[in-house]
Amino acid sequence: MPELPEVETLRLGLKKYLVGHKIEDVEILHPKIFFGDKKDIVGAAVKGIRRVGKGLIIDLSNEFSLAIHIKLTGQLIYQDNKTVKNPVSKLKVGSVPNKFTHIIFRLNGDSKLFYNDQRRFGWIKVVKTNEVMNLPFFKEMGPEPFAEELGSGQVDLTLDKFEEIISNSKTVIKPLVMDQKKIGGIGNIYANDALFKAKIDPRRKANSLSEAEIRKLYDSVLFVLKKGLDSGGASELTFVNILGQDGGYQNHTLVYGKRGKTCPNCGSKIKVIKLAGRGTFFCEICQK
DNA sequence: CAGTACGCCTGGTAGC
DNA sequence: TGCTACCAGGCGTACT
Repeated sequence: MPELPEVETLRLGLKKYLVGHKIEDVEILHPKIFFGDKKDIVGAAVKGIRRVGKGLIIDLSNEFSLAIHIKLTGQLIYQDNKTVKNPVSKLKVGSVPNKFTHIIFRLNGDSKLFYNDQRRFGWIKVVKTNEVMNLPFFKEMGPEPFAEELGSGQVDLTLDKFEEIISNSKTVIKPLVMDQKKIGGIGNIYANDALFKAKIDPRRKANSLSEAEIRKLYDSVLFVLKKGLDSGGASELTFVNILGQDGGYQNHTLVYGKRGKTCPNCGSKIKVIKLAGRGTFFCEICQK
């Protein structure tokens, strides 16, 4: 699932390829994805790209911004005269536009930005720049790993903050780590892998973790997210970068998605359960 | 307030 | 083979 590393990969790509381009037109092929009036953004140029948790904000040269969430299967793909031959590696669709293309931003110089989304859970909203952070999803975002390092402008998830969040919660640890209002950016893949690396049973109550376990979990969260960032994200589903290319983390997962496989640590069979409605992968021998 | 169930959606797959 | 039934899952909403 697109999480912090995947969305950050998109942010870097958009920053490199999209900033400076002028939006000449917007083709809305699926109106349920696009909220707002396209007239507010046509004619404006792309000024900057921000990421808030798993969300993106494209700031324009006028008073508007685009708020974007790609949810499970969204793709943002940029093409111009130089990149146009890059195929999209996922969904066997080969190129864009395709049957999953719902929004096309036509940019100056014959460049385009495509929004594809197989399951159409994602959204793109036109919002005034000075009001974009009032969207509940952004406003309620918890502190984020690497916020300071990446210069995201969000509150940084320090070890102290992490300890406070974990030790003050009676919730089950895995859903807590994935709660965007508590901690921003972590989804199912990285939550599973971080808990495995920290050797903590995902079913534990958060406030039952010792100080040492909390520290270990903190380090593990940063470790797996960093691995994800360095891999250009995880493309286990439909995620591709701005040029339509796969990331690499799906080849490095520790336990996530390893149904029927064995624990990389002890060799026993990975257990799959549901926790708060989400698929949960762990090793009952290694994670206590 | 915290926790849970459901809806959104469709490609993939298990089961017949 | 071809059909049906069910599942995955981030997040908003409704409900307990």
